[in-house]
Amino acid sequence: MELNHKQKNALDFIVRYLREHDRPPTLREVGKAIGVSSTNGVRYLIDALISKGYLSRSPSLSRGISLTDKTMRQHGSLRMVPLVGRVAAGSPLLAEENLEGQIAVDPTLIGRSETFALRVKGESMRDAGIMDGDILFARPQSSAQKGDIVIALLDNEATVKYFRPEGNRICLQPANPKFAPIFVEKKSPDFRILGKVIGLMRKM
Amino acid sequence: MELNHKQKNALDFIVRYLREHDRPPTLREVGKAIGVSSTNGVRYLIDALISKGYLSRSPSLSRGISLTDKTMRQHGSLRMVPLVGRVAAGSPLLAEENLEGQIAVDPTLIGRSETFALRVKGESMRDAGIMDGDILFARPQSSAQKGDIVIALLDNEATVKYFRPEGNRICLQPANPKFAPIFVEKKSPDFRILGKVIGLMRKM
DNA sequence: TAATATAATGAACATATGTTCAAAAGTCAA
DNA sequence: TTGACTTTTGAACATATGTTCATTATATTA
Repeated sequence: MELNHKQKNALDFIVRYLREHDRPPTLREVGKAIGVSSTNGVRYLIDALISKGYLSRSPSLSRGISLTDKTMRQHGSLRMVPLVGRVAAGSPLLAEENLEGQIAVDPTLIGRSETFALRVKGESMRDAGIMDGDILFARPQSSAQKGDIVIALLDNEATVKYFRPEGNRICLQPANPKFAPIFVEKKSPDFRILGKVIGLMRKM
Repeated sequence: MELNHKQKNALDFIVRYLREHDRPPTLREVGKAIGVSSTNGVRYLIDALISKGYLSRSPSLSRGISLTDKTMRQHGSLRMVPLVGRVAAGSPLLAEENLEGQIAVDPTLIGRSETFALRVKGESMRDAGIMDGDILFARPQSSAQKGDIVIALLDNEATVKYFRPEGNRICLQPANPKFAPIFVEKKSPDFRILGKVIGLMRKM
């Protein structure tokens, strides 16, 4: 009942393909992945996996392979009970400007406070581990402490920077030597702090 | 941008079919389910759903329909992901002794695929925007593609690195010039790939 | 009403994909 | 080595499935 190397390989590929595509592979795709040139070779292999209880098949159906309970258990189907509850509605201000949808987040990430999310554009905070395309979570507030990473509205553009007050002006400092700091008057009407960054999420 | 009754019907069916079969339906199956007799009628309908951002398609591919993030968000709920702590030697990755807790995650971030989470230790992937203390989400798999960021078990220690196979050894490459790459024999018993990194979360 | 856009049909087509078969190649025990 | 068994190949085949097109029906609007 043991699987040999090639069978294990094939099963691995099928499981992985399913996860990545939400769709089973074809015989030819399996063959290509594990180095078997004829569809019949693959068929043979898969028949073995079926008879050993790792797979099942709907005959004549395209992409008809499916995983058995046994396989799902071994590869640990961890789909758990969904947690019901709403998390962190965006602030109305940003909801209007930048509405991309709602994102659910674990409360351990952002606590109980009101929160909004923003997608990062550009590389200016790279050295703080904030990359282009990342999603930031921020707590809305109109002031900040020295050293906070803030989301600021500057000339109708949201920007993410370190917050460094200096006398009666403010230095918005990037975390990337290729970018220059921005200085604004504290009382400038074109400048406003929207919130303080408290978390980050990235899809890779 | 609203969906009419028939479109909503079709979308519902596709989501349901996917959930029940782990495989997208064919055009003919959709047509039969919603009462459209020609495949082209279904195609028309699905094109509408695609242009409205609910579905996507891999052209010419059998069962090539897939759900967009938007649709997953609407139809999916929060998912719980196990947080893996220290991985004990020999024990399966997701054995209870290895688990530190559960994290709720938006399906947008990790899709429907099986996922585990791991807390990052150290600075070795700094230049990839992966910082000390970050939580990584990974898809469990025992092999990987060149260039993937993987979580690997090396001498009973979980480590995060770029995966670069070179002949019969593997280079585990940090994203930080201060760290040296690690080389391991492909068949080394002390080495094992645990999964591929697909997302990241940071609390600040 | 006419005109225009939207939906759906039916049939033909192209190709993606599973199935089958005979033969070759490899494996393993007697 | 022989012989039985397993595994793979290659090619032909059948069918499942996406694509295209001309046409008709249905709604919407000027």
